[in-house]
Amino acid sequence: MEEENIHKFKKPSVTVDIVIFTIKDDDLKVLLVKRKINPFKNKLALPGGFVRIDESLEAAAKRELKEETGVQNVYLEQLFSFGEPKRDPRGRVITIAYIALVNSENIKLKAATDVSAALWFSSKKIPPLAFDHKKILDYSLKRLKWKFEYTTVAFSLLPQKFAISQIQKIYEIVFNKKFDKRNFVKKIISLNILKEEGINKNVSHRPPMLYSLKKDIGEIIEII
Amino acid sequence: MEEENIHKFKKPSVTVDIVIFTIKDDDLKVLLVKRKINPFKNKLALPGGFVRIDESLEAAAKRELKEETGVQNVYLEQLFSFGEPKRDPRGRVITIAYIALVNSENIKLKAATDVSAALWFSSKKIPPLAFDHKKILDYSLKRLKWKFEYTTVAFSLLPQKFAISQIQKIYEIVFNKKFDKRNFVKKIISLNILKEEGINKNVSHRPPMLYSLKKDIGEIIEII
DNA sequence: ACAAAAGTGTTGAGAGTACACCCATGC
DNA sequence: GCATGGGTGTACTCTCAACACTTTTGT
Repeated sequence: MEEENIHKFKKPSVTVDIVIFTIKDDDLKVLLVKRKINPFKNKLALPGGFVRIDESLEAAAKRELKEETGVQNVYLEQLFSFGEPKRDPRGRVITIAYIALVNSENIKLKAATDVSAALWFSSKKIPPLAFDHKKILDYSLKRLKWKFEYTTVAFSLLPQKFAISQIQKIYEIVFNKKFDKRNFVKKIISLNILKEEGINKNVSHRPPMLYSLKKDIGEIIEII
Repeated sequence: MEEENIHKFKKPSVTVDIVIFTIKDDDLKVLLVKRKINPFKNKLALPGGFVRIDESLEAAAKRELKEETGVQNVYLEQLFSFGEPKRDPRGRVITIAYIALVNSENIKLKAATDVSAALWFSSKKIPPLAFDHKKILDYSLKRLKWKFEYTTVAFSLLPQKFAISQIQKIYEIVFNKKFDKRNFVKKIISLNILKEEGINKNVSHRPPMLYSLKKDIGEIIEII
């Protein structure tokens, strides 16, 4: 039987790049790596790498994420695919960008094989980046804000048990504005997505009620 | 200077697949093609094809769209990239899926070189599809509904000048429920996204006011 | 005059927003 | 007892949802 030959077309290279967000020092930060090799040697870039021929896109993203941060089982979402023919000077490289949200307490940054260092940068002061990574980062910030407004992804930046004030702080950082405490609590509680987990005693003020996120939350809820 | 060799990794093939939506016979329809060659010979599939080595992803999607429908300048949006290693029996093929919205009045379907026929199918009764195209289609329907709720993309299914009842009908078809005419009009008008274009005279009942969509609409607005 | 779709307002319920004080704990 | 964040209620506004009749045209 006749069969189409998939090898008659020249093939592009395919990479994944990951925008890894965390909250650290009351700021939304992004992980960037300094490239050790050309092109863009010594320039900053998003962590990423080539997709192996036998691994899925998500598996590639998870592998890179683990190589860079040591973490597994964090929030990971495909962002967008970027494929302008000239985006990489080495040749045709299509990249599938991902967003990851990690709790910075769990992270041990370690340099991967093709980078000399990985460091957190404030999302408000992004230095010049290699390739089209500025465009990817800009888009990821838009998507992140959108996701924060309409879903519960923000909770993946927190430990499993948390106080409501911790969530509020994250929203204030990401949206760069203050929310009224009474209204915020009212809204979050009314969504019925939290489970009480008892009272945290290790604080030098009135101890807050801790909550965890219920398991069976639907995908899209209006948070803000 | 040392330079990373992008060719040391085996390269996957990369395709684009397009979910082309239209409204026709008071129904949301999707364009499917019957495959002429293996694998999945004679099975239905989404229109698509290989990305050329020197064209962008969007250019590839536009090219395929034009090959299948003859239309250009329609709403086109990247949906998601699918890259499970075994999704194509011929080898490793990553596909970037797109959504297109076309006004069916403008369409002349024509069979492209690798398909024997392209036909509209009701989005409610999708036959078995080749590859993982069912998954792609399911996801595209989710995205479509979301986009209809929060953006003005639905207007790209209409001619440039339209009556409000035409928009309402589209929303009723896509969400499969009736909306109250008074509330619908009130909502759309209050969004301040329409421009009056005079009255349509060629109808055998009270002629409706025609509108066009204002040019400078922001991206996300709550419609429903 | 009849058929067909266009156009149009009011009311009640619920959600969002603005706003300030007392409480529990560690030191 | 003081510093620190935790916890809580009310009133107003605005948006959403429910609901039916008259108007304009072609035939």
